Amino acid sequence: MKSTFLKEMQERGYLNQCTDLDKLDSIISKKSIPAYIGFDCTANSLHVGSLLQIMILRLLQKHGHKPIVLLGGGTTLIGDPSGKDATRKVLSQQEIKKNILSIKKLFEKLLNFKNKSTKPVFVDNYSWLGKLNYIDFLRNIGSQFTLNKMLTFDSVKSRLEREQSLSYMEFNYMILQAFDFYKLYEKEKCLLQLGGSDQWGNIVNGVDLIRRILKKDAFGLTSPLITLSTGAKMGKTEKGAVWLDEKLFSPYEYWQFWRNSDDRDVEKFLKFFTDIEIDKIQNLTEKKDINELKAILANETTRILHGDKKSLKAEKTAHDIFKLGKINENLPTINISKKDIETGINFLELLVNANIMKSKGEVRRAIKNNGVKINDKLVGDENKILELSDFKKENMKVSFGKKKHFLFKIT
RNA sequence: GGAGGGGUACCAAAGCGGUCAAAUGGGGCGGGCUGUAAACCCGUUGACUUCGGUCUUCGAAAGUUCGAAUCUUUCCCCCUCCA
Repeated sequence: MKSTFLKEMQERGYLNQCTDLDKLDSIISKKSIPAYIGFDCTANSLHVGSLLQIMILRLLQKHGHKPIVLLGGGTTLIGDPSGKDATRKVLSQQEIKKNILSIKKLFEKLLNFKNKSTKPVFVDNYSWLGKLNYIDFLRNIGSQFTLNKMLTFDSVKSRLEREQSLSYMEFNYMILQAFDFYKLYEKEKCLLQLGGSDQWGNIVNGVDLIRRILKKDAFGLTSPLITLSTGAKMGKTEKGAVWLDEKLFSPYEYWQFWRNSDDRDVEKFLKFFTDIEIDKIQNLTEKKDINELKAILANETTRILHGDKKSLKAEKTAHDIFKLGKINENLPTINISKKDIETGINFLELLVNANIMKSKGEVRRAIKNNGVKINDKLVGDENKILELSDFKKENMKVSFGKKKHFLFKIT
């Protein structure tokens, strides 16, 4: 492979399928191109499931290509049926607009805006999809698609086979995505669409549409679906999704998420989710202990998303807690007033009110199972009333299990 | 359109008048072992509780009964086979 971009894509394991790898290689090894990835705007943040796509955008930049970030304000109104067996709840336009704004902020942290030639372009497909004229669209674009072929796509086929309803609205999703690619080819000279392997069908349709209408070559490239060695889906924890937005998932939690990776996934994750050069990763995996590697993984991933400062802070917090057993100010903190303690606070209620646990029953159970500690001392009494002596100076560390720690502070 | 099967907790799946807050498995959570890993072992897994109990839950509603997840009626939704 001649193109440095594709070469690194391959080395890092980002390459799954390409519509015409050789031809793409010969084009992009000679010149810089714009390439796009589309993102759903169904939530106000992206989660680690989208991180691989973002890493690919970063890689594009690294090798001098221009990323186009398509935030699907139009297509999110319809809902992609790929990989889903039921229709999603339909979001209002207003919600989607809000989501786009906050997702855009994430990209501002993750992509490089300094270099003019590779500065990312943001587009919202609502700007063209919202204006479509139905009759014109059917004549110009709809005529290029045959039902015979559309029915063979997995996203459609699997729904029909399982006799699960697929609305006409959703059925049109792939045409809209194909149209997006066509539009971006025209507007931005975008030759390449990237995406996860579940997007293959949608991407191929775009490539075909461009070939038919414009008689031009465009390319599609997909990345593999990430599976954990345990077989579970990437990015789910006990608390739900691993969000990229720090309001939903703090830098410390994010750091911990990576630090707790399965041994067998660490090398793969270093290649997927850090900027460390491939040969350096090989070097590291040979020389370093697995736990050091996990710390490197956590540091790098957190640095990429939240920056140096917050990453270092998260690392220090983890070190203080796990290595020194110390209280660290960076822990999730809950304030209490001195007066309330003097009046008498029930410990169960405190944990429930602070949203640390869902119900008093849950706390009781945890206490019975030796899972709750105050300043590293087991709590034995489930009806404990908090006392000033539970605090060291004005701090009290409450631990739930070995990994979840909270700081209560007297104000 | 005809015939049959089914909807049970986070998921899968038993129960088929009282002993059912509901077997079992998976998942989750906690403990042990360890390395903040995996595997393994143990405990736990509706809410509230003065720990005596109380309340809500087995697709929805109504009914039979001292008593219903279990029986009856109506409705909604899924699946399989035939046309």
